[in-house]
Amino acid sequence: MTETGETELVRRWRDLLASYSTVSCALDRTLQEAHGIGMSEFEVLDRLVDASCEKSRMHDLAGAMYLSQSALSRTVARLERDGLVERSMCADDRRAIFVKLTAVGRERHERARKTQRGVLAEHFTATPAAV
Amino acid sequence: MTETGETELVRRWRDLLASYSTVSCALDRTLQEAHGIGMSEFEVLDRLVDASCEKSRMHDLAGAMYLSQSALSRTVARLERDGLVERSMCADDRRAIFVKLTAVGRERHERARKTQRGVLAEHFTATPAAV
DNA sequence: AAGCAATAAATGCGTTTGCATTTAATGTGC
DNA sequence: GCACATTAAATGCAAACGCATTTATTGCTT
Repeated sequence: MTETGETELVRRWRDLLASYSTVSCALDRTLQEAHGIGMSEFEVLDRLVDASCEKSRMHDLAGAMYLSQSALSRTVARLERDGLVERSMCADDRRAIFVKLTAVGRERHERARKTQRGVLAEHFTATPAAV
Repeated sequence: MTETGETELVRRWRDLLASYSTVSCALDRTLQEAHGIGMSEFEVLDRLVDASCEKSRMHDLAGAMYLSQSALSRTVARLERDGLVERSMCADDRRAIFVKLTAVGRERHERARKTQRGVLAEHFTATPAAV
């Protein structure tokens, strides 16, 4: 039960806000420029690769991401439009939708991952004291 | 020079993403419900109170916040529409705009601050181990 | 089996955001 | 003093988001 002072709380919140803003902005920018995808789209691809089968139900994806159900739906729609994933029916439960990486999507992720890791390294290791 | 592993980098990023999403979502929700203002609007009011004079130039506000110049401009416009701040000319530099809290704005901030601190306390002290 | 609640995903809609541009005022070089 | 770059703020516009609703399917109760 550490008595956390009010100024300490605010300091933590502002640090969090600062870190998030800086990193997410850099990620979005860099991924967009280098690979034509946004941060949310990359996160979806990353989750699909994490799931070894690389074929996940929308609902499971939604649980692993910090996006509303509708936002995820549209993000996947954009990925499909760009040919990076495919949506398919699920025989077991016909309400559900499977999302699967395409070859192009896997390749795009492979390259984008390097970019992302680079940005993360820059922001998390560079200057521990700065910001 | 701590050699930061790739998985460690990703862990940190996901922690950051999780924390930010959780806290900002809770803040936005709670502030909106209880006081009819969003997180960005509260942050502006908070900055104005921080600046003891409570009268800041847009440009200075922008520097202290993680919002684009245009987003700040519109956020202040909403605050003005709701009667929480006033915009006024700056005699020294007629390009600049001063933003000042109104009595209503100060009062609204006073109450909203309690709400905000409560949410922060909940998320930063509650369970240090849980996410 | 029928009716009704619950669940999965998609969609309409309004809000907020960032980028690029515009408008207005200031500063600078000649 | 006059053109031209620079700076401050506002605005047009499109993208992305969340909420609420819709559509389709499944599960549950009787």
